[in-house]
Amino acid sequence: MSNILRADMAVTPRRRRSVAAPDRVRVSASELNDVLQFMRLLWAIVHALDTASKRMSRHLGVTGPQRLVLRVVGIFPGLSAGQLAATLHVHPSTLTGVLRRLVRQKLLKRARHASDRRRAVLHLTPRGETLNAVTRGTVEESVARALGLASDRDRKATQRVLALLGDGLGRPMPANDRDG
Amino acid sequence: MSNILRADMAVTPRRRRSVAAPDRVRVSASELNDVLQFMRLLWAIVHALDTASKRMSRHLGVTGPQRLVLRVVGIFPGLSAGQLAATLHVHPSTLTGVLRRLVRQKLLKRARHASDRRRAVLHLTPRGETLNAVTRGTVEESVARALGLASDRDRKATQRVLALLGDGLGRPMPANDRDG
DNA sequence: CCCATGTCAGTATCACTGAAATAA
DNA sequence: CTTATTTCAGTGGTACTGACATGG
Repeated sequence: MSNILRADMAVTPRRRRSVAAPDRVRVSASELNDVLQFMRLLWAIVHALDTASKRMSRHLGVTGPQRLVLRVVGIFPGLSAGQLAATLHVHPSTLTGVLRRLVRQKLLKRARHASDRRRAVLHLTPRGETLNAVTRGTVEESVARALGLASDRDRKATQRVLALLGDGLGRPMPANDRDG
Repeated sequence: MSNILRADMAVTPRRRRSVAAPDRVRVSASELNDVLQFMRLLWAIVHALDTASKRMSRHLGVTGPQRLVLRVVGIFPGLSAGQLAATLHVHPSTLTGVLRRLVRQKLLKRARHASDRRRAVLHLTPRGETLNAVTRGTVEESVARALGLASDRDRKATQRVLALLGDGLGRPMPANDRDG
């Protein structure tokens, strides 16, 4: 009953809309177009990632975005806050909070750039390095496991589509009409 | 520097991990890099969806989750709050806030179930119906546009993989024996 | 003075946990 | 009384806008 809006009813030959029985949800979602089904899939991913992030936070002490920051800084030590914000496509002020939490946990170290003292230069602390090496209980682990169930071709196809989506969602209106 | 998280570490083929017992976790180092790239894609999607949601909120007055609720209720009028929460895989208390905002905007109407008065039965208001019919400026529109650029096969593959991901992320630890 | 970098203040949504109210 | 449905209170994280301090 929790499977409203499934993606597998595209083959339903007949629109059997038995719309919302009052007591029981056993409804065919043949009304839904592909896009809406895709939307639900996407929001499901969003929600699943958020949930996994919270879970990781309880186990490891860092959330998904925080972990991603650690990983990126681990790969590019000395990155500035602005560069990191641009990399993650978030507003600098958003990063401020994330960095503050990481610094408070002594996972990340913030320093002044040598020649440009406005800049905040980021490095992992030893604790950060250690945490960075952990894979158990991370969101990555769950993702890896799930991806392991898919074929390589499907994975690659997904990467293509997700890239398209990220790109397409990134820009406002396709400049067809006026924008408000 | 636009493509961070690239094949940087992917060139380390089979690095024995000195940490913990790798036998239990089937994630090797090279796999993890693949995964990490995927992670970034996923977070990019999350962020893009969030941004698109905010944008839609400014234009239409509803966020992505709110819009999804409207769509679902539009298709299944009379759905109860609990059913909706199960459908969207969110905690009922989460839905409370979303519904409150929709009701406040007079897009959604909450009523008591006829025979079971604990239940909140949901219907769209005329305003809600009207808004529901709008497609312009919605997240769906952007998604539809992006999906239009992909092949049908890629779309289907993506649906499969996303379903796997949502499922895999949904459950905690994959029943690996837990060691404290 | 002007521009760049980053933080701070304020606001909003979402999501959870745990407790409570109401009804079956 | 026990269970089910939903809301409420509290907490935390993310993300924005706009203002501001600091530095180039």
